[in-house]
Amino acid sequence: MTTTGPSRRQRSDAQQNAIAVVKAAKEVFARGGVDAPAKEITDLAGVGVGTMYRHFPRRSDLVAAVMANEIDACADAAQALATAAKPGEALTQWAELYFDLVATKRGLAAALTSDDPGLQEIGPSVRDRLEPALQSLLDAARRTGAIHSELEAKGVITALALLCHPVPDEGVDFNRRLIAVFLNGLLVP
Amino acid sequence: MTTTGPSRRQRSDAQQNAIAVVKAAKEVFARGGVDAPAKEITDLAGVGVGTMYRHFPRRSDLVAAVMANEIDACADAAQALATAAKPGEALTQWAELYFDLVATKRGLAAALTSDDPGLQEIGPSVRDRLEPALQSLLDAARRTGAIHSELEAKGVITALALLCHPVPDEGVDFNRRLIAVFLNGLLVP
DNA sequence: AAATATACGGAAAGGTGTTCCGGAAAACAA
DNA sequence: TTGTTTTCCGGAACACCTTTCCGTATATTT
Repeated sequence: MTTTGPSRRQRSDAQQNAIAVVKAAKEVFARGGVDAPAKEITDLAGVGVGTMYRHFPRRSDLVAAVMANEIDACADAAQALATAAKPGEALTQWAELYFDLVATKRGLAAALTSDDPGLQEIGPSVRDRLEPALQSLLDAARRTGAIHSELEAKGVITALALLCHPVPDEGVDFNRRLIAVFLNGLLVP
Repeated sequence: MTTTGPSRRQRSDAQQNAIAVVKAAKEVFARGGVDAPAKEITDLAGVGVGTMYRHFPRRSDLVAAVMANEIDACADAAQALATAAKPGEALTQWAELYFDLVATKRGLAAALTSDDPGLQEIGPSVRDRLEPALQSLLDAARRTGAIHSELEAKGVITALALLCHPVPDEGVDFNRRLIAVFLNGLLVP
């Protein structure tokens, strides 16, 4: 049996490479979706495929890394909105933020709702971060009677992610309208 | 240049094989989604892969063949509902039919909204069949003031298809609730 | 400078979708 | 029935990706 081996701090080139891969992935994902060939990412990052898989064994790890910053910002925004605006409006505004996060990046909506084994992790991990924030918005809205439905945060966040899927021959405004109808159904007029 | 060659009627074994492939695909799609390996379908059908690709060059051709009957039935049902029920209810009832068609078949919702080149055809082809029927329901509902939104048939049918996507760890009732909220937003209370 | 853990690159292995073609079989003609 | 023509079949071959693996290179530590 081995105890935790002689630990040494991570090599600096490894750190640089990880950053380069995330940056390249961000660009490639935006263009070609999260199913883009690995080689496209590694070529752009200037590393070998092995390097990518060492840092991000599953595709979901890479997707999560790409989104981490924006997810955090979105969660924080929810907290801010919870106290700043009227509950009903806060919800609408937050939905718009979430929409900007998901719908404007080709393939990201698909990643969030995929049942592909390599991506299954990411939906839940994103929700773990965002659900509590959204739930507090929902609770506040429900207390003031602004909410009609029984739906919990998971339902809302799932519906939004689904309605963000790119639709052939349509721009993001199409999705925006779908979401508007959904929110309309959620909030009491 | 060649004129249309000496035409002869299709061989009977070819017809049988095509039918066998569709039948097998129906079963495999229901289990494993529309991205199931081709070999799984051909093995079940008892034919070689070449046979399948000859009859159905793109995956979407096969999916369309599998669904053709049910799509027709769903479109006809819309026509019937248009005259039978109150416009608002007719819409809700038709949505339930569409839901049964799409949500209960794993992966079919994904096929309808995929941007995979091999599947792009099927969303439109289904919509071409279903949109006119739904549009007449929408128009009727709008005439009686039961409809709130500006959304056209394409928007409604797209939203329904999206909200039918299987959600990990949740059953179809989860999707049903999402759709209920959407319809609630579509119809004036 | 030497020693050692860490990380790299890309070749190899494994899998799946799609094409292709020699041979088999059905349809037709006589 | 027998021969000829056309269609169609099966699965090997090809192409493209993902993922693993390991000999080599390099950063870090002593």
